[in-house]
Amino acid sequence: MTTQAQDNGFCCADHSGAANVAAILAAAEARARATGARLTPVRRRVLEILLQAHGALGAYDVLEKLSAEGFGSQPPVAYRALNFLVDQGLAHRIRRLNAFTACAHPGQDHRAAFLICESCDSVTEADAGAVSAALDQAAKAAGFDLARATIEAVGQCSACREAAR
Amino acid sequence: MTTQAQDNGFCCADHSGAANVAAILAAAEARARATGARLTPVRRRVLEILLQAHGALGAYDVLEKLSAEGFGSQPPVAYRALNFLVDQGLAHRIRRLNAFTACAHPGQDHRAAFLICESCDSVTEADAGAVSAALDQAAKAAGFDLARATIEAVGQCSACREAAR
DNA sequence: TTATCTAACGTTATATCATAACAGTCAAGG
DNA sequence: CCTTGACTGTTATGATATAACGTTAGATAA
Ligand SMILES: [Zn+2]
Ligand SMILES: [Zn+2]
Ligand SMILES: [Zn+2]
Ligand SMILES: [Zn+2]
Repeated sequence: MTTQAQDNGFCCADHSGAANVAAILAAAEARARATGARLTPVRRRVLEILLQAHGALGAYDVLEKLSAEGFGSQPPVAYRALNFLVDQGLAHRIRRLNAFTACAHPGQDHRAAFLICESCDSVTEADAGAVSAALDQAAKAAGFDLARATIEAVGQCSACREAAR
Repeated sequence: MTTQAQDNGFCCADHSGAANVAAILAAAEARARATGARLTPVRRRVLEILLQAHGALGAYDVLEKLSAEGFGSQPPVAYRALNFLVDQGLAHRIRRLNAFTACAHPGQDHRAAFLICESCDSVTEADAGAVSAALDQAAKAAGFDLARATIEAVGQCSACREAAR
């Protein structure tokens, strides 16, 4: 199974478009230098792959591309790079899809929710500010000390709904 | 790895306690009869196992118990029963843990959030009414037709926080 | 410069989670 | 009785993820 979103002409997230990819990559590089994190070739390339995917990619999808380009060909190569990007806030893990997607707003401290389209597999990162606040509230009511949360919605994106009409 | 919560004396969710287990099982049975769903021995036993676990169990944890009791010993046996329970609203899948937990409020149409303790692995089902409303709002703003959502928080439960003080 | 240290890389091997496909069982309905 | 369909169990395989270890390359210090 591939988890790549189909590239069917319409774009889903803010990071679509080659120009934006370059800008985000540059910003990631600058931020890495600033924080001391090392955006190595594999890591940088994985981020680029995610940015170009317009959707979430499974670790093995990423690995396949890496392998074809002369990087390592074994799972840890992909998982390490992906986990690094997630730790750095440059990518997100989509648990429902066992997949990863580039962050649409890197650098900003943001709480994200993901809107997963069942028709086209696109994954859109939405601002979860209000959702997160409500969740904080619910956790507080339960006496739970919330560290982080996963918020994933499944349904149909606007483009697919239009197309289905 | 076992995903079973440690049974360390304190209970986490509403369904704790043998009496409550029996009550929920009875209610599940009644509801199954009413809707035509068949709560067969394996399914009933799996629900019971989840109810007694006081936490989320992986499919293979459940399978191990089933197998020891004379039920089938292969993965599909556990996955089928678990998926049935989830479909019936009698259990929930916790994606972050690759695990399942009995629903604390079966029969009610509810949107749930899960509070996962990193210290004791307990999983508490919290009412996600407000969270869900905020998420509906966010989805609507993005033109996304939301079918269902996964809301999982990770942190530390009150009991563990107390114990750590 | 050269020695030393450490983070990152790549590999092998294995663990863990999940489903496809098919045969046997059994109860309900004709 | 016989068909039908839901359920169970099996074999086999696929998909996702990490442990462990040797090697490499970049940084640091003598
Ligand atoms: Zn983001
Ligand atoms: Zn879509
Ligand atoms: Zn529930
Ligand atoms: Zn706890």
